[in-house]
Order: sequence, then C-alpha cells, then structure tokens
Amino acid sequence: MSATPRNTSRERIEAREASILDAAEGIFSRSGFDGAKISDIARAASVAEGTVYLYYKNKRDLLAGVVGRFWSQLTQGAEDAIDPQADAAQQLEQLARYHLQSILDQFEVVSLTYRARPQQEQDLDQVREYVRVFDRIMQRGVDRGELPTDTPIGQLRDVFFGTLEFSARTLKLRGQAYDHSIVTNLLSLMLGRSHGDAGTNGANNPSNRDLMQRLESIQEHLDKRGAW
Amino acid sequence: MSATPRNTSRERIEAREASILDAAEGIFSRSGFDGAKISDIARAASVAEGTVYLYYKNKRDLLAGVVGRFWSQLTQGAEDAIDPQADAAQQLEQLARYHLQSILDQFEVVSLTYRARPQQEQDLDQVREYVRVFDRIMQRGVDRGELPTDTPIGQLRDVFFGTLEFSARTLKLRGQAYDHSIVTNLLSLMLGRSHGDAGTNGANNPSNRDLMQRLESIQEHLDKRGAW
DNA sequence: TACCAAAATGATTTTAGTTCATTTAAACTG
DNA sequence: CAGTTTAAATGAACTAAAATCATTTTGGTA
Repeated sequence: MSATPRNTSRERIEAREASILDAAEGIFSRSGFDGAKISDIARAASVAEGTVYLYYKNKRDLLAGVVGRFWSQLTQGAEDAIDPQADAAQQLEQLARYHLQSILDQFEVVSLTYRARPQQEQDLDQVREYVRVFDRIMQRGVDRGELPTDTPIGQLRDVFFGTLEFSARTLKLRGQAYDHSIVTNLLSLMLGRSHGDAGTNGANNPSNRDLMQRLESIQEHLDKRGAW
Repeated sequence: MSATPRNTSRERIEAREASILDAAEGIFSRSGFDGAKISDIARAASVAEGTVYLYYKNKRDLLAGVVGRFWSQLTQGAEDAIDPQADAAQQLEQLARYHLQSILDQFEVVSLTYRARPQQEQDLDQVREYVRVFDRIMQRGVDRGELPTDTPIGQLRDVFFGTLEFSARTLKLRGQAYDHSIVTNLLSLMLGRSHGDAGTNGANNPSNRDLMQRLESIQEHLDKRGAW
C-alpha cells in the first residue's frame, strides 16, 4: 500500500482543518471576534490550542479562513441557484433571492467579513469571485441584447449588493424574516428604468417601460396563482 | 466666585475627554480595533492609561464613543448641507453628495462602526438619528406631492445608504476619488428619469401617473386579499 | 521492530486590557 | 489663606487570552 496511506493521511488532515474551521465558525458567530477564545475553539474542535496555530498563523488568519470558506460556498451555491437557460432578469432575481436568503441565514458570518478586512486585501479574493457571478449575468444580458449596451455594470453591482445587505441588516434589526418584496423592488429599480448618465434624459419614455414591467410581473404572479 | 470655577472645571474635563476621543479616533483609524493599544491611545492623548478608563469603561466603549461622535457630527453636517428651500429631489442629491464625500473622507471610522455592533444596540442611536435626515426629506417630499404617496421610504433608505456605502468601498478599493456620476445615477434610479440637471423633467406625464396610481391600488387590493 | 518525520500537545511566555491603591490637583470652608 | 474634603489622575500590579516552543505522540516506512 503506497497511495492509500498518503491519501488517508491528507484526508485526515483536511478533516481536521475543516473541523477547526467549523468550530471557529460556530464560536465566532456566537461570540463575535473579540469574545471568541482560541481555547474555546480548540475545545470545540477537539484539538489542543497549539494545534490551531499549525493551521492558522493567528486568530485573524483563522477568521479569514472562516470568512473565505463562507464566500466560496456562497459562490458555489449561487451557481447552483441560477438557471443557465433563464434570461438576465430572471437570473438576477434568482441571485438576489439566493443572496438575501443566504446573508439572512448566516448574518453573523457576513458581519465577520468586515473584521477580516482593513489591510490584508487578499482576504477578499473569495468575495471578488462571488461578485463575478453578478458580473457574468449582467454581461451576458448585455451581450444578448436583454440589457442596454451602456449598462453600468460596476455601479449596478454596488446598488445590488449594497441594497441587499442593508435590507438584510434592517430585517435583522427588526427581527423580521425574508421579504420577497425587497428583491422585487430592487429589480424593478435596476431593470425597470433605463440607466446611463443622468442629464441625458431619454428619447424613449422610461416611465412606460417601468409600468409595463410592473404590469407583466403582476400578471405573472397572478397567472401562477390562478387569481383571475 | 462659585459659577466660574465649576465651568472651567467642566470645560477642562470635556476638553480632556475630547482629546482622548481624538487620540482614539486616530489610533483606531490607523491600526483598526484590534491593532490599537490603549497605551498608544493614552500616550497620544497625553494621559495615563488609567485615565482612559475614567471616561470609558472599556476599549469597546471607547470605540463606541468615537463612532458615536462621528455619526453625530455627520448628522449636524448633513443638516447644514441641505437647503431647506429645495425640493425633495434636490435635497436628496445634496444629502447623497455629502454622505458619499464624508464616508470617503473618513472611510476607516465608518468601517469601525460595524465593529461596535453585535450586541449593544444602543450604540446605534446616533446612526439612527442620522438616517432620520433621509426619512424626513422623503416624507416631506411625499407630503408635498413631489413623490408618490406610496413611496416605500424604508426600502429606499436601504437602497440609498447601501448603494452609497458599497460604492465608497469600491472607490476606496480601486484608489479612486469621489465620483459624482454615482450620485446622479443613484438618484435617477430612485426617482426615475424626471430627475437631473438637464431639467427636462417634463412635469410628469399625467396619464402615466394615473396608470401608476391605478396599478398601486390594484396591488393594494390584492395585498389585502393575500393574493400574492 | 526500529526509525524518522510530521503532527499534536499544553505548559510557558508574551502581550495588552483592566483595576486599584496611591498621589496630585482642585474646590470649598471658616 | 491654611486646612480640609472631594474629585481626578496616575502607573504599577493584576489578569486574561493570544501566541510560542520544547517535548511527546503518531503514522508511515524500511
């Protein structure tokens, strides 16, 4: 036996790292960064305190590991949640629902993201990768002609994620649960009106597009429910 | 003389408290919460370490003081930046410009806000007060008929502040400065194309307004019946 | 079985937040 | 103004927790 031991060994090590991450995620989420003690995390992971430092060079780094894994998993989940056949608007709605639901479910971990930050920029790599899911949807929409060619993807990205995150905070603060109207309203803002530089007020009437979009979404909902 | 000594005494104490806050703001901004040492802050404020604890019961509380002062000052500045005579759209633009500029200028302090959070909710009082500046503008706009009566102020608040904050992060990340197009695009999203410096706001097509109002009343009707 | 290298351990060291007995300064009184 | 009281400030000492490292254990290999 030559390959198997190497494998099992690596598997064992990876399992141990994962169990440390799991423990850290739990303790960090429950107690926050400052409140979490390495000794608690070590105990929860069933390892000695020193062992934690074999895998992560300090507490910050451990937090970065937890946060990084969260965003990686979020990227994976987002790609699963999006129907490749759907058009840009539908995909955007799928992403928005998935995103809002996820950050509500794991609000504490999301909050921890902002602690990992200040200097170390490479901690954000997984966040950047996640954000690219949005960019791809938008770019594809532009390429297919479903969105205007001058769509400011970069700015809309901040509208999209910024709004969803602040909405999630508001919901948490008020002890409220997922609210689909947030997604619907956000999408109608983003897609319902034409964008581009302010000042060049339109040749086409955006209000009409807005109304039409709204009507269609209402009809769609009612059709599904057989409400007529 | 009875009043004067009391006064000077209080002034001296307030000055000392302010100098501790100034020192803390500087050190926290430069080193982050974890990196900042009380000993550094005390030295920067020219007081002994123990003195810091006469004014703030612990490091967290000191951070809350720094963050709270920032938001209070932001509220004051916002009220100064807004022309009471202007209409809702103009005031919103003034607030947006002021807000984006301020959080860019003091990005590190804003970031620290999210560390003060987890449990102690009353730390957010000053943030809530600041947010009310937005709410008042919007409510006044609705009351004056400049905005639709069913304007979802609460949701737009998250769009407004969420977008601006994420935009600021993006700018910081890319080392870019204040970009006015962010504000104009955000406002045209929030208020529709009727906003803008070109002034071609067309005095609101009345038939569209009628249509929209009709739509909203349909939606309201369906909402009551739980048809969604 | 013996050996080696990698992994794990936890007692020890280090660091930084917090406390508190003491000192210093300010305010009040007769 | 001297004496007394009260408040403010100090920094050495204490404490908790992060990080280190000499030692032990484990697992694979010959």
